[in-house]
Amino acid sequence: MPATEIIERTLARGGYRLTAPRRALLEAMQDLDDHFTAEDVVTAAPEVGRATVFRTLRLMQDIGVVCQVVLDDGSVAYRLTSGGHHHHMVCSQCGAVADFTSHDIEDVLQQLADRTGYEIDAHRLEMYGRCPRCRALPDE
Amino acid sequence: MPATEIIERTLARGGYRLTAPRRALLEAMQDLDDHFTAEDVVTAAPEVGRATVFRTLRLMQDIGVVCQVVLDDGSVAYRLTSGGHHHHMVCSQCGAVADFTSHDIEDVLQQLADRTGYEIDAHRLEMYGRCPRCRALPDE
DNA sequence: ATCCGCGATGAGAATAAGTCTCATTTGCAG
DNA sequence: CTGCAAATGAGACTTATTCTCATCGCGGAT
Repeated sequence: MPATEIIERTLARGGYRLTAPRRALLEAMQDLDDHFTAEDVVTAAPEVGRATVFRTLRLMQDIGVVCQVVLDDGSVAYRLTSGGHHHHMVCSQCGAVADFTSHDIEDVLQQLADRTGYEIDAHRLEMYGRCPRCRALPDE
Repeated sequence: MPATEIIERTLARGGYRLTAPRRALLEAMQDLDDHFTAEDVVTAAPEVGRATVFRTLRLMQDIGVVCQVVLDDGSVAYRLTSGGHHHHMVCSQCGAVADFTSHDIEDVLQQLADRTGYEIDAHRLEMYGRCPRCRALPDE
């Protein structure tokens, strides 16, 4: 599944132009780590202007192609996302980010909303810890 | 319960000095909104140096007197906190932040950890929506 | 295929946000 | 009281992000 193609289609469907810089940035992001900062993208795509990187990052968030990951120190990174609502597991050892979803969590949050009288329309959940791979590694 | 006093005691217990700037910053934070940015504190306590504000903000996070709130646009604000682990409800209309805890959530997350093989040692959950107060208000 | 309008872009300046240095001050243990 | 390591402040510095505006080029209309 050529992710780029899917994304390009999403762009087009949103009524956004499919420009060379946007294509270049998409490609750059796919070559980057599983999460990256705005600066990483600026560096990885030197032919694209600084302002355009920030503009494009925001645009891609709006159309749901890129999402934010809040790291455990409170800094925010970006990440290509295949789509819908999800949460993140961030490995505190190797730094890898994994997506996950859970009906149970959504259910509990819904109950919480009902109970407290809030009308929740979005939420954000990040978990920090060691991934199975790192746990299996010989201790430091 | 004079929060300031409690906090000062916490500071002392941690082996940190109770200096005039720290006292001033605590007071400033209490006068601020229910959440505030570093810059807000800098402005609210002009007699305290910029660097000290950032240093103190970090210190207070370390000793658990201040916590971070991730707003829905991904920016991070700070907030005085009475203590332990909790999550946030952020009203998208009035901006107010409320703390909450839920055993159910912790349970579900623990199950998730067990199931996925992750060793979770921290997490962060923020919910965004309208608070009961704002919902009761006449529609715009 | 060609044209044209407006959305998109780039360069670089401007602003915002956070960190660092280091000489000086000051809690507070003894 | 005294000594000293922790804490501070001023302000330069670095890093992050936004803004401006002249120019460009995508893609719908023809």
